[in-house]
Amino acid sequence: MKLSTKGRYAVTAMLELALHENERPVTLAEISQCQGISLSYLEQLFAKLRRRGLVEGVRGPGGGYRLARPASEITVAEIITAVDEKMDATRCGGEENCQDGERCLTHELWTELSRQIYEFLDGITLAGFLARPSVRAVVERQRGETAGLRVRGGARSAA
Amino acid sequence: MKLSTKGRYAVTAMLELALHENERPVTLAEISQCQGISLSYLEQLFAKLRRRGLVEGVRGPGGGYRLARPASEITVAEIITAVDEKMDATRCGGEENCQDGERCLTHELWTELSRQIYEFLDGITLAGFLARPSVRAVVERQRGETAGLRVRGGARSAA
DNA sequence: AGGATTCTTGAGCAAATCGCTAGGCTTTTG
DNA sequence: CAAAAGCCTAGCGATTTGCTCAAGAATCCT
Repeated sequence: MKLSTKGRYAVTAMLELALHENERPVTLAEISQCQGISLSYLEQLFAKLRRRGLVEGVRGPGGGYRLARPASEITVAEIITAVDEKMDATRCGGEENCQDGERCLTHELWTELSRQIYEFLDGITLAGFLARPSVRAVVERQRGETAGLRVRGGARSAA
Repeated sequence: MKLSTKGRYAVTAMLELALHENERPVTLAEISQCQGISLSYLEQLFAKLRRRGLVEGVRGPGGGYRLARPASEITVAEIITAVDEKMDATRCGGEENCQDGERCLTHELWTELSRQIYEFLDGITLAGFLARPSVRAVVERQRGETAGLRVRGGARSAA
Protein backbone atom coordinates (compact mmCIF):
# COMPACT_ATOMS: atom_id res chain seq x y z
CA MET A 1 0.00 0.00 0.00
CA LYS A 2 1.74 3.08 -1.23
CA LEU A 3 0.01 6.36 -0.73
CA SER A 4 1.70 9.34 -2.30
CA THR A 5 1.05 12.08 -4.84
CA LYS A 6 0.59 9.62 -7.66
CA GLY A 7 -2.34 7.97 -5.97
CA ARG A 8 -3.68 11.36 -4.96
CA TYR A 9 -3.69 12.48 -8.57
CA ALA A 10 -5.60 9.40 -9.57
CA VAL A 11 -8.16 9.71 -6.79
CA THR A 12 -8.67 13.39 -7.48
CA ALA A 13 -9.18 12.78 -11.18
CA MET A 14 -11.63 9.99 -10.47
CA LEU A 15 -13.60 12.25 -8.16
CA GLU A 16 -13.82 14.71 -11.01
CA LEU A 17 -15.28 11.99 -13.19
CA ALA A 18 -17.70 11.00 -10.47
CA LEU A 19 -18.98 14.57 -10.27
CA HIS A 20 -19.95 14.41 -13.93
CA GLU A 21 -21.20 10.86 -13.77
CA ASN A 22 -24.43 11.42 -15.65
CA GLU A 23 -23.20 14.02 -18.09
CA ARG A 24 -21.05 13.70 -21.17
CA PRO A 25 -17.56 12.26 -20.80
CA VAL A 26 -14.87 14.45 -19.24
CA THR A 27 -11.76 15.14 -21.30
CA LEU A 28 -8.31 14.82 -19.86
CA ALA A 29 -7.62 18.32 -21.12
CA GLU A 30 -10.26 19.66 -18.72
CA ILE A 31 -8.84 17.79 -15.77
CA SER A 32 -5.35 18.79 -16.77
CA GLN A 33 -6.31 22.46 -16.85
CA CYS A 34 -8.32 22.37 -13.64
CA GLN A 35 -5.70 20.50 -11.68
CA GLY A 36 -2.52 21.71 -13.27
CA ILE A 37 -1.31 18.22 -14.07
CA SER A 38 0.35 17.65 -17.40
CA LEU A 39 -1.87 16.09 -20.00
CA SER A 40 0.53 13.29 -20.84
CA TYR A 41 0.95 12.33 -17.24
CA LEU A 42 -2.79 12.05 -16.88
CA GLU A 43 -2.85 9.91 -19.98
CA GLN A 44 -0.49 7.46 -18.35
CA LEU A 45 -2.51 7.32 -15.17
CA PHE A 46 -5.73 6.79 -17.08
CA ALA A 47 -4.14 4.06 -19.16
CA LYS A 48 -3.69 2.12 -15.93
CA LEU A 49 -7.15 2.96 -14.68
CA ARG A 50 -8.56 1.75 -17.96
CA ARG A 51 -6.66 -1.53 -17.84
CA ARG A 52 -8.07 -2.14 -14.39
CA GLY A 53 -11.57 -1.57 -15.71
CA LEU A 54 -12.22 1.54 -13.66
CA VAL A 55 -12.83 3.94 -16.54
CA GLU A 56 -13.91 3.83 -20.18
CA GLY A 57 -12.50 6.01 -22.91
CA VAL A 58 -14.80 7.55 -25.51
CA ARG A 59 -12.97 8.60 -28.61
CA GLY A 60 -13.61 11.39 -30.98
CA PRO A 61 -15.05 14.86 -30.54
CA GLY A 62 -17.32 15.05 -27.53
CA GLY A 63 -15.45 12.10 -26.12
CA GLY A 64 -13.40 11.80 -22.99
CA TYR A 65 -13.41 9.47 -20.01
CA ARG A 66 -16.27 8.04 -18.06
CA LEU A 67 -16.52 5.80 -15.02
CA ALA A 68 -16.80 2.19 -16.12
CA ARG A 69 -18.92 1.39 -13.08
CA PRO A 70 -21.24 3.44 -10.88
CA ALA A 71 -19.41 5.75 -8.50
CA SER A 72 -20.95 3.83 -5.67
CA GLU A 73 -19.05 0.72 -6.69
CA ILE A 74 -15.57 2.17 -7.04
CA THR A 75 -13.42 2.37 -3.94
CA VAL A 76 -10.44 4.55 -3.21
CA ALA A 77 -8.34 1.46 -2.53
CA GLU A 78 -8.99 0.19 -6.04
CA ILE A 79 -7.83 3.44 -7.57
CA ILE A 80 -4.63 3.62 -5.59
CA THR A 81 -3.64 0.04 -6.22
CA ALA A 82 -4.45 0.50 -9.91
CA VAL A 83 -1.84 3.20 -10.40
CA ASP A 84 0.69 2.01 -7.86
CA GLU A 85 0.99 -1.51 -9.18
CA LYS A 86 3.10 -3.17 -6.51
CA MET A 87 2.31 -2.82 -2.87
CA ASP A 88 3.43 -5.82 -0.85
CA ALA A 89 7.22 -5.62 -1.21
CA THR A 90 7.78 -7.51 2.01
CA ARG A 91 11.43 -7.99 2.75
CA CYS A 92 10.94 -11.72 2.87
CA GLY A 93 9.21 -11.80 -0.50
CA GLY A 94 6.17 -13.71 0.68
CA GLU A 95 8.36 -16.40 2.17
CA GLU A 96 8.39 -16.29 5.92
CA ASN A 97 11.99 -17.27 6.36
CA CYS A 98 13.33 -13.85 7.14
CA GLN A 99 16.11 -15.27 9.19
CA ASP A 100 16.02 -18.84 10.36
CA GLY A 101 12.50 -20.20 10.54
CA GLU A 102 10.11 -17.36 10.91
CA ARG A 103 11.88 -15.42 13.56
CA CYS A 104 11.33 -11.98 12.07
CA LEU A 105 7.92 -11.23 13.46
CA THR A 106 7.84 -7.67 12.30
CA HIS A 107 6.63 -8.16 8.78
CA GLU A 108 3.59 -9.98 10.03
CA LEU A 109 2.85 -7.09 12.29
CA TRP A 110 3.13 -4.70 9.38
CA THR A 111 1.02 -6.90 7.18
CA GLU A 112 -1.73 -6.69 9.75
CA LEU A 113 -1.53 -2.91 9.83
CA SER A 114 -1.38 -2.70 6.07
CA ARG A 115 -4.53 -4.79 5.83
CA GLN A 116 -6.28 -2.46 8.23
CA ILE A 117 -5.44 0.53 6.08
CA TYR A 118 -6.51 -1.22 2.93
CA GLU A 119 -9.86 -2.20 4.36
CA PHE A 120 -10.36 1.35 5.53
CA LEU A 121 -9.75 2.76 2.07
CA ASP A 122 -11.74 -0.04 0.51
CA GLY A 123 -14.71 1.10 2.53
CA ILE A 124 -14.72 4.51 0.90
CA THR A 125 -16.46 4.68 -2.47
CA LEU A 126 -16.41 7.69 -4.75
CA ALA A 127 -20.13 8.20 -4.31
CA GLY A 128 -19.94 7.68 -0.58
CA PHE A 129 -17.18 10.20 -0.24
CA LEU A 130 -18.94 12.82 -2.32
CA ALA A 131 -22.04 12.35 -0.19
CA ARG A 132 -20.32 13.49 3.00
CA PRO A 133 -21.74 16.77 4.24
CA SER A 134 -18.38 18.53 4.43
CA VAL A 135 -17.47 17.45 0.91
CA ARG A 136 -20.97 18.13 -0.36
CA ALA A 137 -20.69 21.71 0.87
CA VAL A 138 -17.57 22.33 -1.20
CA VAL A 139 -19.12 20.86 -4.30
CA GLU A 140 -22.27 22.92 -3.95
CA ARG A 141 -20.31 26.10 -3.37
CA GLN A 142 -18.16 25.55 -6.43
CA ARG A 143 -21.19 24.62 -8.48
CA GLY A 144 -22.89 27.84 -7.51
CA GLU A 145 -19.90 30.03 -8.26
CA THR A 146 -19.28 28.73 -11.69
CA ALA A 147 -22.91 28.24 -12.69
CA GLY A 148 -23.54 29.69 -16.11
CA LEU A 149 -19.85 30.22 -16.72
CA ARG A 150 -18.57 26.77 -17.46
CA VAL A 151 -21.72 25.35 -18.97
CA ARG A 152 -20.61 24.50 -22.41
CA GLY A 153 -23.31 23.43 -24.80
CA GLY A 154 -26.29 24.02 -22.59
CA ALA A 155 -25.84 21.17 -20.13
CA ARG A 156 -28.20 18.90 -21.95
CA SER A 157 -28.97 15.93 -19.77
CA ALA A 158 -27.20 13.47 -22.07
CA ALA A 159 -30.29 11.69 -23.36
CA MET B 1 0.45 11.58 3.97
CA LYS B 2 2.94 9.36 2.29
CA LEU B 3 2.82 5.71 3.11
CA SER B 4 5.57 3.59 1.63
CA THR B 5 8.38 1.28 2.66
CA LYS B 6 10.21 4.03 4.49
CA GLY B 7 7.34 4.56 6.86
CA ARG B 8 6.92 0.82 7.19
CA TYR B 9 10.52 0.43 8.28
CA ALA B 10 10.02 3.08 10.90
CA VAL B 11 6.80 1.60 12.22
CA THR B 12 8.26 -1.89 12.30
CA ALA B 13 11.32 -0.72 14.18
CA MET B 14 9.19 1.17 16.66
CA LEU B 15 7.10 -1.93 17.25
CA GLU B 16 10.29 -3.76 18.05
CA LEU B 17 11.12 -1.12 20.64
CA ALA B 18 7.63 -1.33 22.06
CA LEU B 19 8.03 -5.08 22.54
CA HIS B 20 11.04 -4.46 24.78
CA GLU B 21 9.57 -1.45 26.50
CA ASN B 22 10.49 -2.42 30.03
CA GLU B 23 13.80 -4.09 29.29
CA ARG B 24 17.19 -2.62 28.49
CA PRO B 25 17.53 -0.45 25.41
CA VAL B 26 17.47 -2.15 22.01
CA THR B 27 20.46 -1.64 19.75
CA LEU B 28 20.08 -0.75 16.11
CA ALA B 29 22.39 -3.65 15.33
CA GLU B 30 19.78 -6.06 16.68
CA ILE B 31 16.98 -4.50 14.67
CA SER B 32 19.21 -4.40 11.63
CA GLN B 33 19.99 -8.10 11.93
CA CYS B 34 16.44 -9.17 12.67
CA GLN B 35 14.90 -7.10 9.91
CA GLY B 36 17.62 -7.13 7.31
CA ILE B 37 17.79 -3.35 7.07
CA SER B 38 21.16 -1.72 6.80
CA LEU B 39 22.46 -0.25 10.02
CA SER B 40 23.20 3.18 8.61
CA TYR B 41 19.76 3.47 7.11
CA LEU B 42 18.26 2.71 10.48
CA GLU B 43 20.49 5.36 11.99
CA GLN B 44 19.05 7.91 9.60
CA LEU B 45 15.50 6.93 10.39
CA PHE B 46 16.15 6.99 14.12
CA ALA B 47 17.78 10.39 13.87
CA LYS B 48 14.45 11.71 12.64
CA LEU B 49 12.49 9.78 15.24
CA ARG B 50 14.74 11.21 17.91
CA ARG B 51 14.33 14.78 16.69
CA ARG B 52 10.58 14.33 16.89
CA GLY B 53 10.87 13.16 20.45
CA LEU B 54 9.65 9.64 19.80
CA VAL B 55 12.74 7.77 20.96
CA GLU B 56 15.71 8.32 23.25
CA GLY B 57 19.22 7.18 22.54
CA VAL B 58 21.37 5.70 25.31
CA ARG B 59 25.04 5.88 24.51
CA GLY B 60 27.87 3.67 25.47
CA PRO B 61 28.06 -0.10 25.94
CA GLY B 62 24.74 -1.57 26.98
CA GLY B 63 23.03 1.37 25.34
CA GLY B 64 20.63 1.50 22.44
CA TYR B 65 17.26 3.07 21.81
CA ARG B 66 14.21 3.30 23.97
CA LEU B 67 10.75 4.77 23.50
CA ALA B 68 10.68 8.33 24.76
CA ARG B 69 7.04 7.95 25.78
CA PRO B 70 4.89 4.98 26.78
CA ALA B 71 3.91 2.80 23.83
CA SER B 72 0.31 3.68 24.59
CA GLU B 73 0.99 7.32 23.74
CA ILE B 74 2.77 6.90 20.41
CA THR B 75 0.63 6.66 17.31
CA VAL B 76 1.45 5.21 13.90
CA ALA B 77 0.63 8.54 12.29
CA GLU B 78 3.31 10.27 14.34
CA ILE B 79 5.92 7.77 13.27
CA ILE B 80 5.13 8.01 9.59
CA THR B 81 5.05 11.79 9.51
CA ALA B 82 8.30 11.85 11.48
CA VAL B 83 10.27 10.03 8.81
CA ASP B 84 8.41 11.31 5.76
CA GLU B 85 8.81 14.99 6.55
CA LYS B 86 6.60 16.59 3.94
CA MET B 87 3.14 15.37 3.25
CA ASP B 88 0.81 18.13 2.09
CA ALA B 89 2.37 19.04 -1.27
CA THR B 90 -0.90 20.42 -2.55
CA ARG B 91 -0.56 21.72 -6.03
CA CYS B 92 -1.81 25.12 -4.93
CA GLY B 93 0.78 25.36 -2.16
CA GLY B 94 -1.68 26.17 0.57
CA GLU B 95 -3.15 29.01 -1.46
CA GLU B 96 -6.54 28.18 -2.80
CA ASN B 97 -6.13 29.98 -6.08
CA CYS B 98 -5.55 26.93 -8.22
CA GLN B 99 -6.98 28.68 -11.21
CA ASP B 100 -9.02 31.83 -10.82
CA GLY B 101 -10.58 32.14 -7.42
CA GLU B 102 -10.91 28.72 -5.92
CA ARG B 103 -12.31 26.88 -8.84
CA CYS B 104 -10.23 23.74 -8.46
CA LEU B 105 -12.31 21.91 -5.90
CA THR B 106 -10.38 18.72 -6.11
CA HIS B 107 -7.61 19.50 -3.69
CA GLU B 108 -10.14 20.21 -0.99
CA LEU B 109 -11.69 16.88 -1.65
CA TRP B 110 -8.34 15.20 -1.31
CA THR B 111 -7.51 17.15 1.82
CA GLU B 112 -10.66 15.78 3.36
CA LEU B 113 -9.72 12.24 2.46
CA SER B 114 -6.17 12.73 3.63
CA ARG B 115 -7.44 13.95 6.97
CA GLN B 116 -9.61 10.85 7.29
CA ILE B 117 -6.61 8.62 6.74
CA TYR B 118 -4.48 10.57 9.16
CA GLU B 119 -7.09 10.36 11.90
CA PHE B 120 -7.38 6.65 11.29
CA LEU B 121 -3.66 6.10 11.73
CA ASP B 122 -3.57 8.54 14.61
CA GLY B 123 -6.02 6.30 16.40
CA ILE B 124 -3.61 3.38 16.39
CA THR B 125 -1.02 3.41 19.17
CA LEU B 126 1.89 1.02 19.40
CA ALA B 127 0.49 -0.51 22.57
CA GLY B 128 -3.00 -0.68 21.14
CA PHE B 129 -1.79 -2.42 18.05
CA LEU B 130 0.28 -4.95 19.96
CA ALA B 131 -2.73 -5.70 22.12
CA ARG B 132 -4.83 -6.96 19.22
CA PRO B 133 -5.51 -10.68 19.51
CA SER B 134 -4.19 -11.50 16.04
CA VAL B 135 -1.00 -9.57 16.65
CA ARG B 136 -0.70 -10.86 20.18
CA ALA B 137 -0.78 -14.42 18.86
CA VAL B 138 2.21 -13.81 16.61
CA VAL B 139 4.20 -12.21 19.40
CA GLU B 140 3.48 -15.05 21.80
CA ARG B 141 4.40 -17.66 19.24
CA GLN B 142 7.69 -15.99 18.45
CA ARG B 143 8.42 -15.49 22.13
CA GLY B 144 7.92 -19.17 22.75
CA GLU B 145 10.07 -20.33 19.89
CA THR B 146 13.05 -18.23 20.81
CA ALA B 147 12.71 -18.55 24.58
CA GLY B 148 16.07 -19.33 26.14
CA LEU B 149 17.88 -18.75 22.90
CA ARG B 150 17.92 -15.00 22.58
CA VAL B 151 17.92 -14.16 26.26
CA ARG B 152 21.18 -12.37 26.63
CA GLY B 153 22.18 -11.43 30.15
CA GLY B 154 19.43 -13.16 32.03
CA ALA B 155 16.53 -10.86 31.18
CA ARG B 156 16.85 -8.83 34.32
CA SER B 157 13.84 -6.64 34.74
CA ALA B 158 15.78 -3.41 34.30
CA ALA B 159 15.50 -2.07 37.86
C1' DA C 1 -14.12 12.14 -47.98
C1' DG C 2 -11.48 15.13 -45.07
C1' DG C 3 -10.29 17.39 -41.11
C1' DA C 4 -10.80 18.12 -36.22
C1' DT C 5 -11.04 16.09 -31.82
C1' DT C 6 -9.90 12.98 -28.50
C1' DC C 7 -8.23 8.71 -26.72
C1' DT C 8 -4.13 5.43 -27.01
C1' DT C 9 0.54 4.08 -26.91
C1' DG C 10 5.47 4.31 -26.61
C1' DA C 11 10.19 6.37 -26.10
C1' DG C 12 12.76 8.96 -23.41
C1' DC C 13 14.46 12.31 -19.79
C1' DA C 14 15.61 15.54 -15.72
C1' DA C 15 14.89 15.59 -10.99
C1' DA C 16 13.86 13.58 -6.77
C1' DT C 17 13.74 9.82 -3.71
C1' DC C 18 15.15 5.22 -1.77
C1' DG C 19 17.93 2.27 0.44
C1' DC C 20 22.39 1.82 1.27
C1' DT C 21 27.80 2.27 1.89
C1' DA C 22 31.55 4.50 4.00
C1' DG C 23 33.70 7.01 7.24
C1' DG C 24 34.40 9.79 11.11
C1' DC C 25 32.93 11.80 15.70
C1' DT C 26 31.24 11.60 20.46
C1' DT C 27 29.74 9.54 24.81
C1' DT C 28 29.74 5.95 28.16
C1' DT C 29 31.22 1.54 30.32
C1' DG C 30 34.87 -1.21 32.18
C1' DC D 1 42.70 3.94 27.44
C1' DA D 2 39.83 0.69 24.64
C1' DA D 3 35.54 -1.08 23.27
C1' DA D 4 30.59 -0.36 22.53
C1' DA D 5 27.24 2.10 21.19
C1' DG D 6 24.89 6.37 19.47
C1' DC D 7 25.48 10.37 16.32
C1' DC D 8 26.46 12.85 11.92
C1' DT D 9 27.68 13.77 7.04
C1' DA D 10 28.76 12.83 2.21
C1' DG D 11 27.77 10.46 -1.48
C1' DC D 12 26.14 6.64 -4.84
C1' DG D 13 23.41 3.35 -7.81
C1' DA D 14 18.88 2.25 -8.78
C1' DT D 15 14.25 3.31 -8.98
C1' DT D 16 10.35 6.28 -9.26
C1' DT D 17 8.14 10.81 -10.45
C1' DG D 18 6.26 13.78 -13.26
C1' DC D 19 6.85 15.28 -17.53
C1' DT D 20 7.82 16.18 -22.93
C1' DC D 21 7.55 14.70 -27.52
C1' DA D 22 5.73 12.02 -30.97
C1' DA D 23 2.99 9.01 -33.49
C1' DG D 24 -1.25 6.37 -34.17
C1' DA D 25 -6.42 5.09 -34.01
C1' DA D 26 -11.26 5.94 -33.42
C1' DT D 27 -14.95 9.03 -33.80
C1' DC D 28 -17.64 13.22 -34.99
C1' DC D 29 -18.74 17.16 -37.98
C1' DT D 30 -18.91 19.41 -42.32
